[in-house]
Parts: sequence; C-alpha cells; structure tokens
Amino acid sequence: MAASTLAEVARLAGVSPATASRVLNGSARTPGPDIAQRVRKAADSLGYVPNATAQGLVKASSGLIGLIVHDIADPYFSAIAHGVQETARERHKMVLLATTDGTPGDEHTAVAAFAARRADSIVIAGSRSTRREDDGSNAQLAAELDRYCRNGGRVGVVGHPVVGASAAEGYHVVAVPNEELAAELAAELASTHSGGFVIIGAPEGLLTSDDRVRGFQRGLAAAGLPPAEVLRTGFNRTGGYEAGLALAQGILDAREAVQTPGGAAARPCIFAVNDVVAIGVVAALRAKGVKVPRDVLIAGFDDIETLRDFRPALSTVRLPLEEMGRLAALDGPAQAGGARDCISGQVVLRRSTETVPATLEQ
Amino acid sequence: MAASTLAEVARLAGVSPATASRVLNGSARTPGPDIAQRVRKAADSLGYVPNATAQGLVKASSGLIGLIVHDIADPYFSAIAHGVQETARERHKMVLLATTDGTPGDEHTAVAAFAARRADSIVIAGSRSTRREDDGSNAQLAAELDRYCRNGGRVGVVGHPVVGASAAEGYHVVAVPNEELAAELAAELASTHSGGFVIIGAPEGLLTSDDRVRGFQRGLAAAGLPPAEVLRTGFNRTGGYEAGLALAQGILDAREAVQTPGGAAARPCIFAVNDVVAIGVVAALRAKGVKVPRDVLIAGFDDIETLRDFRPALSTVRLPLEEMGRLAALDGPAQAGGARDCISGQVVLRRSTETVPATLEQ
DNA sequence: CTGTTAGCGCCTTCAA
DNA sequence: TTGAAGGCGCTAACAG
Repeated sequence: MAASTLAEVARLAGVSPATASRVLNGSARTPGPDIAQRVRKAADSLGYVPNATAQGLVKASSGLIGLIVHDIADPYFSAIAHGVQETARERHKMVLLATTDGTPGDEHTAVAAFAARRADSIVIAGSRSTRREDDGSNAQLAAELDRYCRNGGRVGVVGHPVVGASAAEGYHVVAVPNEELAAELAAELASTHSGGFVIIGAPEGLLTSDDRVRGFQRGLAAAGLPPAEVLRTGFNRTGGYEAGLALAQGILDAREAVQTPGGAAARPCIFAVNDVVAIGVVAALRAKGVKVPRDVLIAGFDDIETLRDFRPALSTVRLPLEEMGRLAALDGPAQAGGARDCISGQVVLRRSTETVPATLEQ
Repeated sequence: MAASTLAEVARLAGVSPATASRVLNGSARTPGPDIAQRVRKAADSLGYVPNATAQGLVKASSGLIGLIVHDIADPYFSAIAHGVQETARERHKMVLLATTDGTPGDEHTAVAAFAARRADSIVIAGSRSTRREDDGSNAQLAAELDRYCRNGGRVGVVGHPVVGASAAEGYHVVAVPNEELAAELAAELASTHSGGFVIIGAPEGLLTSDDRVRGFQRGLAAAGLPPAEVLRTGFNRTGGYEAGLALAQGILDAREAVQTPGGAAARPCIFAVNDVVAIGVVAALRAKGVKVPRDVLIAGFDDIETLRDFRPALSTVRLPLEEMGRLAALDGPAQAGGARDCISGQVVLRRSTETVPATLEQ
C-alpha cells in the first residue's frame, strides 16, 4: 500500500493538485486562507507525506550530500562525518553515506551512485594515492567526478585534490598543511630530544602519509639532524601494531646497551603518521614491555577524539576534523577566487614525548 | 547543465528509449547483441548516468536505508552505523544518515524525511525514553513510524521498541538483554569484590540505563548484597566526568580512614551504565588522584572499540554492536513469527575490576 | 525482439 | 487566485 498522494489530498479538499501543491509547499504565496486551511486539513487526515523523490525529479536539487569515507567507525572519519552532518543540517539536506574500506576502486562507484541519485554535492575524505596500482581507479574517479561537476554537481575533497581531476568548476579542496605541520612537529621534538628518530609511514604513494613524512624530515634537517629512518606499514592500527613489534626488540636492546655507559639519552623518538597508527605502535610496545616515554618517545597526527582518554597522553598535531567536514560540505571556499580552503592545525605536545630524565619516571 | 538522459542515449543509438532501458539495466534479457553494443557505446560516449531518482519514482524501492543515531562521532553509534552500512552494501542499498544529538523531538522529523524520500527501511538506534517531557515526541514518533509501516516501510530498532508504537507489520526490534547482562556482571563482580557498589546511571526514564541499573541491583540482591547507591547523571562522557568528580573525594577520604584498620577491603566498585560514561568517570578520578583499580574498581557496558586501547583495561559487557546494526538493517528477524531478534552479550572482566591486594599494585 | 503508450508524483508554465 | 496541461526521466505494460 503506497502513501497518499498530492492528488488524493487535492480531491479530498475539493481543489486542484496545483493548488494543493501551492499550499503544502512554499510556492510564492499560499492561496486563499480558507482554501489553505481545507487543504492542510485534508493532508493531515490522510497522513500525507510529500514524495521527495518526485519533487527531486521535477526540481533540480535532491537535497542530498554524498559522503565517502574509508570506514565510518574510524574516529578520524566519524569526526569528519559529524562536521558534514552539521552543514547538512543547517542547509536542510541529508547525508548519503558510502564507505570504501580504503579501496580506491570503490570510490568511483560511490560517486556514480551519488550522481545517479542526483546528490547536490559530494564530499570525499580519505587519503589520495599515486601508487601505480591505483592509476586505473584514480582515472575512473577523476572521470566520474569531472562528469559530475560538468552536470552541475559540487565536490569537496578533504586533504588532497583527487589525482588527475581537472580543477573544474564546482571542485573544492579543503587543504591540510600536512607537510608544514609535520615540520613544525619535528622542530619542536628536535628542540628537546637528542636521540634518533624513526618515522612510521604508510606505503609510499599515499599522499597524506608522504606529505607528513617529507615534512618531518624537512623539520629534522632544519634542526641540523640527520634524516629519520622510515618504516612503511599499513595505514591503520594493525599496521602500527606490526611496526611496533618490529621496533620493540631493538629498543629494548639499545636500552640495555646504554644502561652501562650513561643515561637514557639514546632513547629513540617515533613519529607515526597518524594517531591510529601511533596507538597501534604503543599497544605493541606495551605488549613487549617497552614503556612510553621511559624507553621511547612517540608522537602521532590528527588528534582524534580517542586521544582524549588515551594514556600515555599522546603528542600529536591537532586538526579541526569536524570543521574540515563542515567546510568540505559547503559549496566552496569562503573567499572567492580559488577553489581551496586551507585549515590550520597545531602541534600539541603531551606526555608521550616528555624528555624528563628516566630516573624520574615510574 | 543537466546530465544526459536515457532518451538522448536512445536517439544517439537509433533505438527507442525502452530498448535502451532494457540494455542499460537488467530487464529480463538484453536485446540483440548488436543493438546492445550500440546502446552501450552511445551511453558511454554521452557519459550517461541513470537517474536513480526517476527510477525510484516508477519502481517501488528507492534503495535507501535511513539511519537515525544520536551522534555519528560516538563510537557506540559509529559501530552500529558500520553494521548498517555492511547490510546496505550487500543489499546494494545506500545509507541515509540523520543525527538527533539525543533530542527525541528530532527523531520523528528524521523519520518523516526518510518517509518523504521513500526509504525502504529505517533503523533507529539510541535509547528510548519514558520521561514525561518526552511524551509528546514519543507520540509523534510512534505515529510517524506507524504511518511509515502502513505504507510498506520497514523499521528496525536497536534496543527497545519505540514507546507507544504498535507492533505493526514491518516493525522489528533487535533486543539487547541489558537487564540480564547487567545482573551477570553484578554477579561476577560480587563474587570477587566485598566492598560497596555505586551505580552511575542516566536520568530515570532512559530505558537502556534503567534496565542496566535494575539488572545490576538484581544481580547484587541475588548475591546477598545490599542494593547499590545510584547516582544519576548525563548519559555521556561529561556526565561520567561530573559523577567521577563527585565521587572522588569520598573515595579518597574512605581510603584514608581505612588505611589504619586493615587493608583495602573497603574500596568501592563503580558500575557505569555505559563505557562512555565509565571513561568520563575514570578521567575525573584520575584528575583527582584516585587510581583504578587501586582505590576503586569500575566497570562499564558496551565494549566500544575505544576500550581496546584504554588503560586501565575496562571491565564491561561486550555487545556485538556491528551485528546489532547489521540485524536492524535487515528486514526482519531470522526466525519468523515474532518481529524480534535477540542478540547476546558477554561479561568481560579486565584490570579495572581486579581485586588483587593493593600492595601488589604499582 | 523492438517500439509505442501510459503513467509513477509532483511542479510550473500557461490560460481562465 | 485557481485550474488545466505538459513534462521531469524512467519503466512496464502492451502492440507490432
């Protein structure tokens, strides 16, 4: 049994569908007050719910914002989703959700699905890749987005522009100064830490990770330090955990070795390219008996909500995740001219990189 | 500029729209191979994207699943959302997201919006309330859902049935044995813990919280213990934090007092009605210098993903959150007969309730 | 196997 | 101010 239609309401109210339509939606001005009353009563008694699908067909706008994330249960993405949702709310739109599990090939499918539903705009979060194996997916995604924009759709991307996408009308990037912030972080750490540095990054070709690695190295260089060793691993907690396991023994050995000569000066400092990875690293280290910051320092990136109650308190770079989502869901940058909003982050040092003498640590 | 239409494709291919439609979608069987080829090429060259809106209008199904949560950034809800998304994926549907910030009044609005978009089904997560002030919202929500179901919509609710909703066709509850599990938890804790118990619950009338409080008390009673004191606070981290602050001084005082007589036997055990609240409590306690489990034991409920890396490891009741979402998004219970699926949970004891002698603790 | 016809529910010209 | 007519893009019946 289908819902009642505008025609039924009109018939019951003894008016034409057109009139009913004018009353029930804000078409210019509501007709005669008496008529309006009748129509409204009829609609009410029938439990009339306007068919947004049909409305969307005749109007241009569908009132939908498409959102693409890797995993909605990941705190990084759910924070961004929260921001997108806020924009949607204040614009009286709804959010359509698609998840890709990080598979680039699924992105263009999602875009096509959104385009098919005539979403007013699309927000893409999640790291871009320039890896050889993703060339095909990138091309497909770029083509799909291009077409979508050409048809009047708006696209907001969090982080990097989609690889290969032409800077078409309606294409909008919320840029994150990953490199600069990573450099700042490195500078801050270098100012208090004298030991070696290790970077735990995602596989090369993941732009977000690459930027952060590059920035961190640049920061070290600027401080006159040698480049950090780079470990490549999965861009998630599991990847971090594996990297942590790989590092643990070395750290313990080094600690033993140094015990004799003098002090804990040699404890290394780890930079994980995001908090989720950092958390995985810490978990592995803890499992192996390595203590932070006693035996090793560590910093992450993003400042996800989870960190609020994570111990040891993790040094990181705070990103305004919700605002990034909010901005990406808007139709374009605040200032006209370039299709690019740039947000700002902030280095946040916490206990995980405190370099107080080891003897004072528990 | 609008996207190209089926008619354009048909014209370019020199066939009728009907034929083009048959080729581009799986209508029975694709027409002549040569024709099909032509149509496909035409569609390709025009960058044709079928208009799902129009398709939804003529067909019954819109391919949409509506999901209502309090806050998508809350790990409890994002885990459920993940499950819903999984079902959506395997059914080739998309998820429409609505958030209410816990405001019951927003729920019926969201349902109406979903109904307007002709969502195939709606999933509602988030605690039901029987508080007086929510009577109106409950009634509106029940009415809206009823109408939606009558029109052929399917509703899946996580936790409690919507207050006042008639058990209509298409209405489906994924029941959580909150009371039983809380009782089990109490029993387990009572078997190793001899001190007093304190429950930190949400305001009375929030069904999930009420069930857990009741179950916990029942479990204590079954173990021959007196009922726990119940503290009412907000059903979120902030509420937990405030409750924690309120408890901290008393715990410290009690600890001092007991120091003289004998041992740490009197340290209390806190049961927070969910993990998020428990985390807030722990944060407050930590800020006040109260250590867990040295000075106080604490357990939560849900086993959200965040707990994986939370220290001290928090005792809790594990709920299959993703599966709950998955089930709620299915059209009905596995076994026919009653519109009710019941999932099962499991008490998980971790360090936060370990009762080893205080002297062995760090 | 293909093309024609008739709507799905609604809005927006137009004419009255 | 109100009603009638046409069409948004697509599909499902019918014809041919």
